[in-house]
Amino acid sequence: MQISSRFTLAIHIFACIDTFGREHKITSDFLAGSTNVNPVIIRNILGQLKNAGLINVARGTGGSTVAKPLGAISFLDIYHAVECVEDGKLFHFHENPNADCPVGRNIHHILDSKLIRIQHAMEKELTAITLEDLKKDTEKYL
Amino acid sequence: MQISSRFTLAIHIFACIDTFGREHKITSDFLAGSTNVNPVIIRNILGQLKNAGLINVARGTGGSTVAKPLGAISFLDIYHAVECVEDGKLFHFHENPNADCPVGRNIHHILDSKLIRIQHAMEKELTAITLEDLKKDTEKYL
DNA sequence: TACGCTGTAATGTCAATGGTTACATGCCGT
DNA sequence: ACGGCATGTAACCATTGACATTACAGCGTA
Repeated sequence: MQISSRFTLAIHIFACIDTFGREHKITSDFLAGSTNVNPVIIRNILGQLKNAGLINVARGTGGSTVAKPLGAISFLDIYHAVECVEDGKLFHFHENPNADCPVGRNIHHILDSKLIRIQHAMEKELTAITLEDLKKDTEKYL
Repeated sequence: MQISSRFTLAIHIFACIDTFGREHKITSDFLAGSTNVNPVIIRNILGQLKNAGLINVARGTGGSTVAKPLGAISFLDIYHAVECVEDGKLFHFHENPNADCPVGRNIHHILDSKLIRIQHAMEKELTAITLEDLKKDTEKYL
């Protein structure tokens, strides 16, 4: 399975806020236009980003703004805000390995630390990239 | 979304082959017993591992064996064998960003290299762990 | 108060996972 | 060469998550 497009959508949203936020009001319809995704999907993602404290969304008047300095928001923050996996675990384990089998009884002891190592490697790289980096590259291509 | 349990199942399978292969014949039913997963699911995974050249499966007589030295099989090999994602991409991108929008038109230029960087970090760690490591830790817990 | 936008519920479609039954095919021992 | 055991698949089902879509209540400002 792949990581859901909500993650790339969220980043797209930040790129839009940063690029157009000064001229346009960033509404869910505006973002739906840029991403070519349904406005309700956008609103749900905006809600997740808001709950994570990454953006402010104005009720009534409308429009979204970034809640922190760009350098203080990493891709991992966005990933966690948007990817709702139980326990934040990247790997899905088969549920009931047989406790009567020596391997089944110990498979978690054997594997868990290795899986966490892999997940950490990915999260470390997610942490290393911030919206500040995104902004620089966005300006480069515009 | 999480990475499917086929990955942890595949590793469980290798642990069983390695641990019991000398005494028992490793059939799909045997593995179904240890993993507590349906035999047909196991057979499908065995088929994927076989197609990747990682194991041999004996038709008729039954039983599975490892096809290479343990040190020559990495977690990444298993991951690729078992996780059938198009292009092997970890991140799912929203399909049709609006080409009329400066951000929508360039979002791939901006993001793709970053996403690949993250994926590579994970794959590097997957490569670093081999079945030889698995064997050592399995013996430690048995 | 009217308008524009957000928040959210309800519903639908689609794809992937995992389970289950069934059966043809292939190998071996007797 | 036949019977038995195991694999390889097909077919079908239930469940889940993603994403789309419609609808509408709630909020804030002009």
